[in-house]
Amino acid sequence: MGTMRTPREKWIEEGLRTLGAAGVDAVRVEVLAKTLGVTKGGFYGYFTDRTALLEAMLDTWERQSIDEVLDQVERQGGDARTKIRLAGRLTLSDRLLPIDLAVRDWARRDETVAERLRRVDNRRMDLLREQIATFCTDPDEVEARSLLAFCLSIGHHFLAAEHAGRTPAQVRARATDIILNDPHQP
Amino acid sequence: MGTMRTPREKWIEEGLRTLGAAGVDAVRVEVLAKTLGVTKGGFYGYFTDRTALLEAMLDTWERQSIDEVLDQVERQGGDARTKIRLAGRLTLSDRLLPIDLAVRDWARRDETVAERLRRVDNRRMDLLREQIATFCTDPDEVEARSLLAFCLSIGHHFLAAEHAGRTPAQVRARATDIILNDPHQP
DNA sequence: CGCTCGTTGTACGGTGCCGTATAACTGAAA
DNA sequence: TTTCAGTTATACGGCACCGTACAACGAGCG
Repeated sequence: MGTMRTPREKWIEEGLRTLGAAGVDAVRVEVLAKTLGVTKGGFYGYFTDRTALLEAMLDTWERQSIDEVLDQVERQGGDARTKIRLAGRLTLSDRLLPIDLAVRDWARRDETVAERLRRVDNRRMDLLREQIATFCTDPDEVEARSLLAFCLSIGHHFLAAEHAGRTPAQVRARATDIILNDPHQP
Repeated sequence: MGTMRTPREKWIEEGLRTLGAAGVDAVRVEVLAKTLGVTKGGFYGYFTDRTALLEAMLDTWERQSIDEVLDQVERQGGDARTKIRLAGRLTLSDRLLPIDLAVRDWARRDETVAERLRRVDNRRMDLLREQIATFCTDPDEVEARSLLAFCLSIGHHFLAAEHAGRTPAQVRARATDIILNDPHQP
């Protein structure tokens, strides 16, 4: 029996890499083949067509995005604010962040991708809500602060502006303080 | 002398439309020609190649993004919080918003685009800083709140999650209140 | 009315990618 | 070793798009 020389997962992995680096439209099977050092010969044994690869890529991305983050947050423990800060950093691991941003752009043009993204974002928001609720009782305020935390962790990657003598990390830290500290209680 | 039947601006306009709708990679001169109801015959009279069109698109986008927003904010007046809320809504006019998001994605892969985006974002952050400084004295806090305002206005378009019985607008309004109210003063 | 010059249509060669077909290879089982 | 099944290379036809060359057209001037 023949051996799997460049298995299905390799194609998905490389597909996700170039998705993150250059967007969906850059995920081309002949290009992937070249960077994998083979021809597209074997590709169509695993996938019926390019679309099937994209689906498979989204499958593994969705699983990884949810599991990796929740697992690590669970494992480390700590108080609510620590968990939130960690989750913010995790969603955005060097490997997953570019893919995350690319998927967000992709979702604007493809409803099925948008639905997957919705699932992932709902999980992340659940985590934020749960933790923020431990020190903030007003449900509306919990929701608003969760939204801010989320937008900050996503949005700061899109802001290209400078901060006059401060590092982005400094400003972000201060912004995080505003979200997590002194919630206005009735 | 022949008349300009589909002038340079038409190509740029249509280019920006499809940029917003489908991303840079979808801006193809033959496709643009078809949606304009002509062939690409005339295109190469205005632009040396596709890249020149992309440059021109960025030129007009950059100008419009800065001018349109600042003009309208200037013209309406009102207090600081009103101006900030308006600016947030403007950056995001139905026409400009999709283009803005597409440019943000594009900028991740092209440093010259990133530089243009930096100029635009700096202008917007200047506006936010200036207004927030009218009711918040600590410069670090002004910077942090400006960042939050910016991230909220950009980020909420990327959040796909739902808000359990609340509308996105409600949650966003509450989040805006947190950013703009009760700044912690020394 | 015909000329003229800028605009547009048409035609072309080149390239990159798709998906199919089929032959060549390779490791494991018989 | 031979066989066999799965994997990969090669070759193909097709399509979409690029950029070029040139012919066709048509508004305004002489």
